[in-house]
Amino acid sequence: MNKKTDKASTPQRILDSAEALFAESGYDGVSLRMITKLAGVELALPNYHFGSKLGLFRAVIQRRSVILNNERMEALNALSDKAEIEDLIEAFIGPFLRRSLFGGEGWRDYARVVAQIANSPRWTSEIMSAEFDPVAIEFIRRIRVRFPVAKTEDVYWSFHFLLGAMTMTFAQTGRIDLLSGDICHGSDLSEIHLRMVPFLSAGFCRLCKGST
Amino acid sequence: MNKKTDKASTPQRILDSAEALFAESGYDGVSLRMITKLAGVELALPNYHFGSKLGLFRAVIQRRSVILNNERMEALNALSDKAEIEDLIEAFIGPFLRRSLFGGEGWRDYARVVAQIANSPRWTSEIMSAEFDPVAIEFIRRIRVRFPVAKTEDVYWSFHFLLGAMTMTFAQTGRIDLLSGDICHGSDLSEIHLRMVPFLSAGFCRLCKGST
DNA sequence: GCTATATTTGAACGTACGTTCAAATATAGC
DNA sequence: GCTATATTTGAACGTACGTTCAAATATAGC
Repeated sequence: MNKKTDKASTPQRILDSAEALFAESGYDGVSLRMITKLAGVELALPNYHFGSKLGLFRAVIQRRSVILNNERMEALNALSDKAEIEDLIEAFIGPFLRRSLFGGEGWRDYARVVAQIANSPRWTSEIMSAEFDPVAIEFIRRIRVRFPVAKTEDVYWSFHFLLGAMTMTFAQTGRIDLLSGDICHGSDLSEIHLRMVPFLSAGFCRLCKGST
Repeated sequence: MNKKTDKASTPQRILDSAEALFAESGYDGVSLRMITKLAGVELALPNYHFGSKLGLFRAVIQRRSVILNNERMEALNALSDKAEIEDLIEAFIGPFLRRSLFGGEGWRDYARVVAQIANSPRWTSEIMSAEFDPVAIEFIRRIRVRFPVAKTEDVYWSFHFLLGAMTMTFAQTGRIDLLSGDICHGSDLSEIHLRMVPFLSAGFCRLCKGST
């Protein structure tokens, strides 16, 4: 299909443009006219290839969530039952963070889209739960193996706080840059990764080790 | 002006309706027609009282941010320089969390609006930084007093993770309810409060105590 | 190379959007 | 109670939206 390798296929071009624009302005802040203009294709083509604007949005999410969830599940499965909490957290957040850092603009924009829908009630069950709950459930199961005496609620709430820290990182709003006077950079995910795993591990230990 | 106490003034009614709808669908997902219909006022009135749709949005944010920031700043100022990290975090997140829990629908919806704009690059400097950075700066200053040997970057990144956990809590998407099979409830902020302060305190201690 | 199918084109569909406006009405100050 | 101002009404403005469609073109299978 891609005989001419200098140009991606129409569906790919549409997905790429939609991803970039959704990352900046959200689902309702972007029109099909903006997307097709950026992609350099006719207005009717998103509806032809994806059925509707909503279908395009779902396709943008699913294109990378499939890849991502495989990586994250493998990372979790690669760990023994005696793995430390740091390793578990690393397996859960690492693949996503690395993709955002080294995966190019597409992956970075994808993470920003996910951050926005993760905080919007509108997409919770339809997209967030549908796409990302399977890995979350496995992660929580492994946490409970690691902390057998932890109360169920403490595990879920710890996971909730982890999710928040992760989401804020993906959002890449530049607020931390502004606030710190450019001492910290939201785009420097290696700096983040270095600190996120210890920070969250300490939180999990405090809440789930059973010393409550 | 409010001679008839059974009904709020037109600007108030518009702000209330806008707040509720923005919480559900975001700025671009809500039209002035939806807002005025819910408020029971004419279409032209938001523009008369607030200049434009954007002016209305800013008014929605500022109405409660002023109240909130006073409470949070007072809570921080009430603490001595020897206050524990738990007290500092409590002062920063407590007022907001309590308003969301006991402040009625308006405050709950407000927190959901803030959660959405906190993860959108579009509103970062214009709204988030402008409204909420002063308190953040004071909080960070107090953290550095408490942890004098902490590296500057570690303090900012810890704050960033705190912000993420707080934001995800405000968002009230219901994902944790779904994921936990209704064991945890995102609307039960007393359950959250009980766990959020210890979780985040442990994170700050791990990162900022200087044992790096 | 013919033929059935997939894709692209360009234009139009009806609807909803934020904003503006003059006229009507309500309010406040004296 | 009159008068200046503030607010509300109801309609219309021009523009952009997602979607649909028939016709044109490109592609794939034989």
